[in-house]
Amino acid sequence: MTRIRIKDILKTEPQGQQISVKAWVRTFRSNQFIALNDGSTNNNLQVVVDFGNTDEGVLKRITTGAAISATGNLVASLGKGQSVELKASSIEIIGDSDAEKYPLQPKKHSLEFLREIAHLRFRTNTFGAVFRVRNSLAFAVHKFFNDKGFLYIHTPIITSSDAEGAGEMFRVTSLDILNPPKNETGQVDYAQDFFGKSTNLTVSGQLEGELAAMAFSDIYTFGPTFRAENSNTARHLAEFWMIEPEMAFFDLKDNMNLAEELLQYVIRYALDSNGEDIEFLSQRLEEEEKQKPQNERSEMTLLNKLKFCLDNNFERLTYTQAIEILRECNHNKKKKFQYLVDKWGVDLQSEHERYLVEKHFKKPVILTDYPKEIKSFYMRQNDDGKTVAAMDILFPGIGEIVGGSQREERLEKLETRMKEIGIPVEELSWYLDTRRFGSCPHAGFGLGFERLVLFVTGMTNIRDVIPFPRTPKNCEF
RNA sequence: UCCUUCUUAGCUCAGCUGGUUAGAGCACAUGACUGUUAAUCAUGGGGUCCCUGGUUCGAGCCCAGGAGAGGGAGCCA
Repeated sequence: MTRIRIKDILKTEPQGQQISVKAWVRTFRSNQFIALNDGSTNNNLQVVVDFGNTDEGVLKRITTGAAISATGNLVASLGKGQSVELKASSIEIIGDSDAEKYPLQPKKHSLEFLREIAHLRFRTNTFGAVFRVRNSLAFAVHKFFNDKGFLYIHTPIITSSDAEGAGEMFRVTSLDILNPPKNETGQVDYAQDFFGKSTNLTVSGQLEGELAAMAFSDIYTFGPTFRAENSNTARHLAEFWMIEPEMAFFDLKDNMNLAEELLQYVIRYALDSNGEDIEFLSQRLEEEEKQKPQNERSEMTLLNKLKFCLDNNFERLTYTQAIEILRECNHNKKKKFQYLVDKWGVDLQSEHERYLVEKHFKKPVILTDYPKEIKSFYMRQNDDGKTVAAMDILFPGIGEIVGGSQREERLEKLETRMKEIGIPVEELSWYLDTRRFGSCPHAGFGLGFERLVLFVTGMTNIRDVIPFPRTPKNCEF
């Protein structure tokens, strides 16, 4: 008999039809009721043991975590917790699970503990919900861009460019690190390395993405990126997934519009297709918040927060306006910021971003037109000579979720800026070719996928929204 | 990398001013249970008190060094 997924079984009208299910045991109560889960939904299927047809030996092997197969009739449940249940005529143990050794117990576990057994945490309610939502969001990203006619471009994972400037890189080499070949000056001779030169893992696909946009007009990348920064926070990973669209003939405003539309689209998609999972996560969060003192609790539930994002436009303002607001706010005047906001040109600290998003506007904020000194070389210089056409989208509880800009398309301005900051122009000659041949205004942004998943699931540590997190001093599994 | 808190049973934690045999709840095992909802009841087993060194008659507790984790900051997505 064909296996039916539990998600589909639970939607079926129970008429005593015979069905077969294969899944894992979550709990076994009263020596009679098995809560079965196959990962297709957060809800379990209740299987009722028929004592006449089940021998004692099999009953003993129905333990938490065991894989079993059950066949029987689907009927309306006599109990209160569920609408349907499977009256099992036969139960078969597919894979035993020694309850004494199985780390997942039918009880609440801390997220920190589950992180240590990341290979098993998929089997919990919380992580089941998180990774189903993650899947929906990933699919929604592709659907959004595909529906708009964007081309999905695969940019390289290994790169020879070390001029992207987005952070420390992981070196890729096949040389013997204990005894590397040296050149005349005593340096490691990368000419003898696999690629004949020094290579690294990519920190961003943007520059390659721009090349493609200069032919296909609208493209996006969605792939892993790597940063060897020694960042120990709940918002950083050494290996994370990034979405980087790049659009020819777009200016900064078009760029912002697209980013906002994308974010709202994927949040709506997740709510529509994984409403139950998000509902579960929302309730989980509410329970957790009850442990906190009143003033630390969030004003909105996760569900309301997500709906609020869909119903309200993101607040847009320039860096200069933000500095004004911060300088004039009572918080600053009462010297409650650790870093006081005094003059134009300083980089915003995360306490300032949080104030703007969580206290002042109470909604997502798009900040634009930053001072050129604190932004990257490729951002388009504004006419004021001081700022660049950059935009950051700040989300409550997350901080920067999107960073983007209109790109500098004028060859001379770009080259001058690169020389000012000390970026080797010759090494990026291939990049500058886009400005030499048929250059045009274009724009793009990077969206940190895990930060998006954080926001939509309401989780607070980024290590809990990627299956196997890579962080400093941690590369398990 | 900096600041800060923590590390005791499988998990979550308690452990007084340094003092005898280190505790609880849950989990697990055994038994009971034919309508349970993280079932319930009874009984039972379970410890490298993170590691190394020191102080002391005596260290889970004090001191030094190290490792790991949480929270905050910087860097960023």
